[in-house]
Amino acid sequence: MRIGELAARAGVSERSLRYYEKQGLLSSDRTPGGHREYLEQAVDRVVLIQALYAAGLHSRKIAQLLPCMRDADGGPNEIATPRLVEELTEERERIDGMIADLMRSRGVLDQIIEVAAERVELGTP
Amino acid sequence: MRIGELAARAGVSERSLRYYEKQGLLSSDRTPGGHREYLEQAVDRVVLIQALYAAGLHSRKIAQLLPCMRDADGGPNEIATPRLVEELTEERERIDGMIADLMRSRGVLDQIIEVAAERVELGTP
DNA sequence: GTAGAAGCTGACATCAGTGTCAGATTCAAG
DNA sequence: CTTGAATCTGACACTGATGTCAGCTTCTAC
Repeated sequence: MRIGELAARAGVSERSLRYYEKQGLLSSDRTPGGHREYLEQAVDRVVLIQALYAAGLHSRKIAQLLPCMRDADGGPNEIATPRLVEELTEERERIDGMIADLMRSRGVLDQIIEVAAERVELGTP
Repeated sequence: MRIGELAARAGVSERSLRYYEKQGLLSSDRTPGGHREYLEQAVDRVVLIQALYAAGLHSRKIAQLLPCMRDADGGPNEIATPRLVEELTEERERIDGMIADLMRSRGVLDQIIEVAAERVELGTP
């Protein structure tokens, strides 16, 4: 598929896809004319990249870990170095902290919404 | 307490505290000379602000919701308007999405770390 | 009162991913 | 061949919280 379709299916801008490629996160074949051509699996890859970005990982680290992933049909292309494992472990702890923060923030919103809902039920003057 | 102590206790820079104040998220008394003086409860407030920032809320929305929080010793100062409730509900959904993304990313890291750990146990050549 | 630490304001820089625009090229369908 | 949609590259802007620096003032303790 081409970049427009991939962008639509992955819910990302074309701009971002070109950026990912420049960062070495995403590869593409090219038509004779130079247009990018993507495999079906690119959709999942892009969604994953987005999730990793959302988790606060930077391009460089994502580029390092992607080849270490266990593919759907087999093992990883590369095995993470001890150094990378150390870094990823730190990231994992950071992510745990983020999740805790998010749960707390979620609780705050819940409480506010709940209080307002009670008011509505009472028919606030 | 003064800004230096609050910054240290809340784990934030003084720069950020002044920024929060300018955004209307944090208030302070002033000494006759103009130095900021904070109440004990400011520490919790700053930690909360950080959590809300981490959840992707922007200053304006945080400023709107803070007065609607149920205080430790009583109800909220203000009740959220229907409009705000609607916005907060959207934020909550967004946060749920973030948590899902984070869990997924966490799983990816787990898997990579685990594969590498297996290798180490086997004594990779 | 004096020295040094701490605080004040204001301005400019940074980060990294993304938006956007311009101008040129390619693709696909008539 | 032609035409319009899609894609290409490259450059610049933005966002928004935070870092950092300069120059000045205030506080605290001797």
